[in-house]
Amino acid sequence: MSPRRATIADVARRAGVAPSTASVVFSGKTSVSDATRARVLDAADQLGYTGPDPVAASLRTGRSGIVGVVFEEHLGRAFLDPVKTLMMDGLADAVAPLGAGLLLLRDQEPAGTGPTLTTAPLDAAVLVGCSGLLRESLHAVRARGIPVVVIEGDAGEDVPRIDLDNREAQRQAASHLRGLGHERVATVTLPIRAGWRAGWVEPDAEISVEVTRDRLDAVRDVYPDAPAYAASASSIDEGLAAGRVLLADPGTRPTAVIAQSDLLGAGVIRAAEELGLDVPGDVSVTGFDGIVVDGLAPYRLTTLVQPATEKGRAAGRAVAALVDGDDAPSISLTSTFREGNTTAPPPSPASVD
Amino acid sequence: MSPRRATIADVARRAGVAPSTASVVFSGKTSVSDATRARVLDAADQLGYTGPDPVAASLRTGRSGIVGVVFEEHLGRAFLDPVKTLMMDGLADAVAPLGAGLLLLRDQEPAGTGPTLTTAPLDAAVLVGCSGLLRESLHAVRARGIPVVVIEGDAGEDVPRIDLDNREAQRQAASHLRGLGHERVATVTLPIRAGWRAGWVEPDAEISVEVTRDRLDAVRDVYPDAPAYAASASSIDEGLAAGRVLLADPGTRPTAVIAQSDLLGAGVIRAAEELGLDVPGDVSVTGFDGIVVDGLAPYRLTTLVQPATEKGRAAGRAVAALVDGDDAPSISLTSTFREGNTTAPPPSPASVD
DNA sequence: TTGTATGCGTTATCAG
DNA sequence: CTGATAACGCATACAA
Repeated sequence: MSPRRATIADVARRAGVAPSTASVVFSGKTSVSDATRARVLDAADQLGYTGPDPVAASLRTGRSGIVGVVFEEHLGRAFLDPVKTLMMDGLADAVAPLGAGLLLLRDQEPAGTGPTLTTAPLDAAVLVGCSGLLRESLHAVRARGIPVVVIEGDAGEDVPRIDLDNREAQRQAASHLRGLGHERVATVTLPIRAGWRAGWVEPDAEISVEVTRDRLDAVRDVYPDAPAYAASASSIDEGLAAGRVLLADPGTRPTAVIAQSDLLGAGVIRAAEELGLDVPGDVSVTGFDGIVVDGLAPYRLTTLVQPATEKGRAAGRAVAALVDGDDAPSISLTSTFREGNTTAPPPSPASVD
Repeated sequence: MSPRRATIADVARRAGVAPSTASVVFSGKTSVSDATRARVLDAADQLGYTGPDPVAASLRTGRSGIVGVVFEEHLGRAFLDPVKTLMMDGLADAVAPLGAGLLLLRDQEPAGTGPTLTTAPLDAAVLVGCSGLLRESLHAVRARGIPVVVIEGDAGEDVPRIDLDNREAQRQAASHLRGLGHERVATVTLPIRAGWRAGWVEPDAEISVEVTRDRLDAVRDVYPDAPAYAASASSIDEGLAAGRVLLADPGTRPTAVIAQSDLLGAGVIRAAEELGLDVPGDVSVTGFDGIVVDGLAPYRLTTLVQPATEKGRAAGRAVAALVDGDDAPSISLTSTFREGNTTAPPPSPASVD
């Protein structure tokens, strides 16, 4: 089509100024007389010049304006999780002042050709996830000397982390149930490791997902013998399946179920409904996250509200600091307990009183 | 920290070869003797050189390996929509062979500082959305001479589009209901314009969202007088609200509701349940999208299955073609009708027969 | 198979 | 406030 795209040199020539002057007009780093500014802008207009080439500018300034966000999973899966979605929102907000955008990256690119951590022009990277899979990504990034922040991940070393007080928070839910008088409590957990398929968590099971382990430990702090069933994902359908298993047998049925996510909790409620059980009359249910579960009304889950958006924002701020050469502290965010209408004292077992 | 990052020149020097040779070792564009390759790799290793600087390489090759994806809305909102999520998956797949990653961009950056369309190093852009808001983005991109593809958008001009056969598809659902004998049918639509708040769609209302208009027209093709209620978003809760309005009055209650998305349809079903109505005994419900609605089981919506992932893939392929200098055709994808268990003949009004 | 030379489009620096 | 100059780090055409 066009013979060649105009460059800032062309613009300068046409405006009768030096390239450096034209450059300054666009960057605004130095003041320019109104007259020359107008001439330059005019020339740019005539040439169809829309501004400095980002790549060339990056090469010169050393900044690309791009922050990579690395997920362990298929992108589609990641965004199915409302918490991650909110986190992305916060992240987008926080890196905007930096003038940066978010580049979506997957941890393990389908072999061969890929964009990725090693070949993308990154100013910084945010690793999102929990298991140790990120190890490799972490290494790649650090080798390149790119600042990195980890959200809820076991990064070890001196990488700034953004974390949640999972154990303390989850313990509040458990304590709340104990305060109500519950004795028989079960828990539905998030996956205990990558590739996990739903099932009971054996006492000696190895739990490689930190979030899962922390929240489970919290439940055990209060109810040492609570049976745990791990779902294969955080979704209503998975919670429903787990709920069926947990609530099916009237003999062993718990009077309360602690779910590690609101979606799982919503599923457990559905399971209870299905079995003709009243929530919270027959069985109490707690969640975790504090998201709005679409379609769950009129139930309002008793849950731990985690600052999901703030998580992203904190990560974004940390990234911004690192990019500016400052160092960023690790941060632990706290969740707050919110009582809804899905928890109540357990049904009195024998007496109708 | 480090005095200065090693460059390929440093590596070459240390390996005792020319920079171009070292370059070739990393790009693999030409064969190199095993001996020199080893020497170069070795030198790189010692120097902590992790590969060519992406930015410098981009400047030279003219490719950044980045495809921008532009949303009209807040990122969080966009990813709440399962269809968009799937689309992103397809897109990610299709641009991977190109060696490209996806950069998230918002249509209207909160004024002032921002990343954006004009300042990001882009090989191509994909515009996602329906209203005319994208006009500005479109202009910015084209001015830069960047290839662009529009998904379900009114791009006009000669921009390749990826579209859906909304009207034909939706008509199938309407015809299906007519075939079952339904006479009184209402429809719940997606928003009719940006910023719309739920409410009835007046006959003369201006509908600026193309998808909404097409699907509504299709319903009107079959049921010219069908009342239409437009939701403010595609979600179960919005569908529930709409369903309550539509189904509340037994006198005017439709025997079937055509929802413009599966989420809305799911909400209508909930509304029916709430009112003690049987689906599909008392009221039939159809959706659109063919996604898995978390928590809707045992209902399986009668719906139009749209190739959401394929939509993204097609866009990705189009982008790839454009980047390679070929031209890409506009494409219209077709949705397929799928009968679930939420539609049945209308209840016989008077007779028990 | 390897080396040489050149320019991709900018912007920081510093002198005028 | 403006202009000259020198990199930024690399990939390619071409010659050897």
